[in-house]
Formats: sequence, C-alpha cells, structure tokens
Amino acid sequence: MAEATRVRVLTAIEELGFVRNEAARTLRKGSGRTLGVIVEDISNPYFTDLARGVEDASNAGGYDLIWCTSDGSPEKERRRLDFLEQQGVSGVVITPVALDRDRIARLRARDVRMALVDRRMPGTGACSVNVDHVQGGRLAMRHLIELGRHDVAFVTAEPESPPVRQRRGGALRALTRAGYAPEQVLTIAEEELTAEAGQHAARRLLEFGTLPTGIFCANDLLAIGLINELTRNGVKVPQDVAVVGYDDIAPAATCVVPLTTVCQPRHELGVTATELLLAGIDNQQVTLTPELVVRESAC
Amino acid sequence: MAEATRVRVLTAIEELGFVRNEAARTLRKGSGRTLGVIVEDISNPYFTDLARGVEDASNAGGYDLIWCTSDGSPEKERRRLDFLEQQGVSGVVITPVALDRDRIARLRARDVRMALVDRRMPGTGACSVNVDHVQGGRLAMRHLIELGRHDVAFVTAEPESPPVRQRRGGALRALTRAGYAPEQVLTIAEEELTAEAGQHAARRLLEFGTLPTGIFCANDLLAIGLINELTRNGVKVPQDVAVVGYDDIAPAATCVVPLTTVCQPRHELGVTATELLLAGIDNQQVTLTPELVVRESAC
DNA sequence: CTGAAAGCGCTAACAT
DNA sequence: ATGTTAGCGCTTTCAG
Repeated sequence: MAEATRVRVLTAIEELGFVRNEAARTLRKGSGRTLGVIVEDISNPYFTDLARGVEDASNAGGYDLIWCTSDGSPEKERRRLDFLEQQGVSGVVITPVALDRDRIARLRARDVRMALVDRRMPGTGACSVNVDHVQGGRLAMRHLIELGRHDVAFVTAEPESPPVRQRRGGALRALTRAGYAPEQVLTIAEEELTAEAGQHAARRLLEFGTLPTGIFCANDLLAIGLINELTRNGVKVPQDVAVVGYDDIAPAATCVVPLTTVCQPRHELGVTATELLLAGIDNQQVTLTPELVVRESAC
Repeated sequence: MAEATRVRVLTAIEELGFVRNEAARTLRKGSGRTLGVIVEDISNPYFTDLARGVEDASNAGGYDLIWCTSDGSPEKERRRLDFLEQQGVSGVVITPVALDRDRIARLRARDVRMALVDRRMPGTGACSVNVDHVQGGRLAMRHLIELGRHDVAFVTAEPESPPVRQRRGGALRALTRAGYAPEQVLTIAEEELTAEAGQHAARRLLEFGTLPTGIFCANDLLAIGLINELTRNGVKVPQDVAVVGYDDIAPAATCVVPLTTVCQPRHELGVTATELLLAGIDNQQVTLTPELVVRESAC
C-alpha cells in the first residue's frame, strides 16, 4: 500500500474519531480478539494478581480481556460462561468451581478455548496450569518442624477443594517424614478462606485453653485474620505460636507480624495460562513451583 | 404465541445448545445489553465493593457487566474506554482519572452513556454520584476532637484528587470550628493510597520523635498500614495515638486494632450510578452521605 | 494496489 | 400467529 494513502486514511480516522465496530468484526469472523477470565473471589488479592497476569499476557498478544467473578457459585459461573460465549471471546482462563466436561466440550464446539488454573481435566482438550501444592504444604510444614514447632494446627476452609487438600497432604507428609504422627494435627475447618474466618479460627483455638506451637493456614487471608485476633488477645507471634500462610499476597508483607508464607507465582500463573490459550495447544499441562518466604511470623 | 410452539422452541434451544450471538444483536441494534465499569485500583476493596454494586444493579436491570481497571493511568483509561466503545456497551460507570469533556461527548455521539463516581462534570450530559467528603472529613476530625486529640496529623496521598482534598477540607473546618488553628496540622503526603504507603508514613512519623495524639488517614489502607507499623514499634493504638480511617472496607473490621473510620456507601454508590445510567436521565447529580463507624482505633 | 460484492446472525418491519 | 426480507459494519474474495 502506498505510504501516502496510509497516512491519508490514518488522518481521516483520527479526524472523524472512527472506532472500529468490534461487534461486526466478531460477527464476521466468528470470534473476536478478546479473552475472558473468571475468578472465584475478587476480594482475594490472590485472584486479582492472577487476573492481572492474564490481562498482561492478553494485551501482549493483542487481545482485550473481560474480567468476571463467579463468587464461588456454580450458578454464577454458568452465567458468566454464557456471557463470554455470547460475546464471542476466543478463549477463557478460569479457576473452575463446578465446570463439567460437557460444558467444556460445548464451548470447544464454538471455538472457545479453555485454560484451567489449579484443576486438571484431562481429555477435554483444555489446558491447565497448576502449582505443586503438595510441595507447598511440605515447605510450610518442614519450616515449622525445623523451628521445633511440630505441635501443629492446620487452619483451613473449603477442605474438599483439590488445592487445599494437596496443601494439607504435603504438610502431613512432611510431618510423617520427620517421624511425627500426622493424626495429632488439630484441624480447624472454617467456612471461607477469608480474614474473618481466620479471626474466628483464632477464637476457637483460644477457647481450647492450650495453643499449639505452630499453625499452618490454608491461605494468607486466614493467617492474617488469625494473627490479628491472636495479637489482640495478647498471644505473641512467633514467640508463643509460629504461623505460616499460603499465597504471599501483598498484605502478607505489611501485616502487624509480617507473614512467613508459601509464595505462589500468581502473576506467572495467569501469564502461562493465557499463553497456552493463545498458542492454541490442546491438553497441555504446566506445573509451577511454590517457594517459602520467611518473614517474622515463623522464624 | 401458542404455548405448544413456545415449548417446542425452548426444547430445541436446550437440545441444540443454542446460544444467542450477541455480536450480531449488538451490530443490529447499535448497542448491546452490556454495561462497563472502569475502576482505578482493583486491589483496593473500596473499588471492588463499588464495582459489585454496579454489577448487581446491571444484572437486576437485565444487563451484563464488563469490569475494567485503569490502574490510575490516563493511558490505560483511554484504552479501556476504546475497548468498551468497540464492544458496543450502552453505558459506562467510571471513577475518572483523566477523562475530558471531548471524550465524553464522543462517547455520547455513539450512544454510550456515562455515570461518574466522585467527580462532577456539569454540562457534559454525564450523571454523577458523589459522597459528601467534606462532611466525611468533618465527622472524622470532630470525633478526634471530642476525644481530646486535637494535636493531629493528616496522612494522605494523591492530595490533588478532589475527594482527598474535600476530606482534608472538612477536617480542617472541624478544627477551626472547635477553635483550633488548622495550620498546626502536620500533613504527611505519600505516593499512593496503599497499606505500604501507610507503613512508610508511620516510619516518618516515628522519626520525628514526638507523635501527634490523633491521626486522620485519607483512606483505610493507609490507616491499616500505619497502625500495623506503629504497633510493631510498640506504639499503642488508641492509647498513644488515636487513628481514624476513611472508606470502611472489610479489612478495617478485622485489623489488629479494629479501625474507627468514615463509612462510604460503596455498594450503594455503584448501584445508584448504574440506575442513573439505565434510567437514561442526563446531567443528574446525586450526593450520598458518609457515616462515622466507631471501633477501637479511636474511642 | 484499489473497488465491488457477498454474507456472518440477528431484529424490526411488513406480508401473509 | 407465523413467514419473509432488509440491513447493521465488517472481512474476505474476486475483478479490475
């Protein structure tokens, strides 16, 4: 194309404020230059960091991103998927709540590719990116054991969810390896993975009379709520109880007692999932590795 | 329409997994049944609560919502608006960063209505929903004065943004009314309205040697970071310093020292903005009222 | 290198 | 109550 023409067109676009009609483009091409992401809980920084990774990688690949929240509800998840399907996205990154194989197949039939975070569904064609939570749980517990804190409680919620189960499994394995009986681990199960729930768990622990010497929380929000409530009640962290969290979200570092935690590569998780989506590969599985970050709550 | 036909069609839809092509619908009708929301900072619960309000009201009105973040960047704000315009949304709720009248006019010309949060732009046709921040600042400061804490510091960031200026203005006015000289208020200006910045502000205050007896923070994240850092350094809140925040985000209640703060009707703000949008009224201005929530950090 | 024309799936208007 | 048709703005294809 002649440079002169190019410039002329570009000026005209600028002058008239022309904006391409994406609806028409999507209609014509079958699917557009947008991706979608559905996360479980927008108020947990873990998920916003993840979604930011998805956004960065989408933009880098020339795609726009539509953010959605399922709030952990299967019904909402379904509605958000309907929405993204209607919008003609070409792919979805999702932390699944109740996603089934049929739905993935239906989306595939409409050329909507899927990348799952923290859940494998082999044979569906969907890619997935996982963190080695067994390893993560092991890192956390091994650290507590090394500090001599083998009298341990596990504070958790959503105990059936695979990531949480794996974290617990890894922790128990570390105990066993060190020669301790995993049965002696006190498990406090709360309703949600939130700071409020952590606070509640602390109150339950305080009611028991004797505290364990170490506590492993299934995520950072639980740990932060727990530490705050313990501190309010005069319990010193880490002197009286050492606490280890999981995720390494930003507030973990600015908490009253900066949190020792297992760092998940949250941004990278989102980036990787998106790259898998855009690469157009099927059934690809990637596993990322967590890392222990030692701060004051257990050292 | 005959009931029999209706049922027959519905079954067929179910059976074939028919999903309406929103792109075609949008193309045909000029704009679709979706709205957009652009917030400044997805990691501040204030904004997620706001956006949730927008989502709830959108869904209630039969619309779907596309969430976007500007991250406080004018450039990103522009790109997100381009995106929403391309997607054919019929309206946008936004906490503006660098939105100008031209842009609003251009969007209007394409039938994209706007509702602004915390910024008035009269004459553009855009509606706006505001919180009376002067009143909010006054509530906070009056409370500190009533506690005998008139030796006060104001911890802030983005001091030029209207909401922050108004909060400060209201606080100073309360001081003046009570017969104190507002010039004696120590102002600590940080870079961002985050917990990290609050932590930094605390360190700066500690370096001065003598602490004020009361601190008013421009938002809760600053207050939480500040309290955590003060507590770590052996300063007792509220005994040594009383702290008042602004927003009443969820973490304010679960913080080590539960935060006394000015509650903004965050969800209602989003709902109201959306209802204004959907009602199709122009130039409408609504002002909501903040409320003082007394917890332990200042009582 | 530029111009013309078909058709993506839907809705609104009109005809049966 | 049901069937038919035009056209939204774009991309792709084919002709000039």
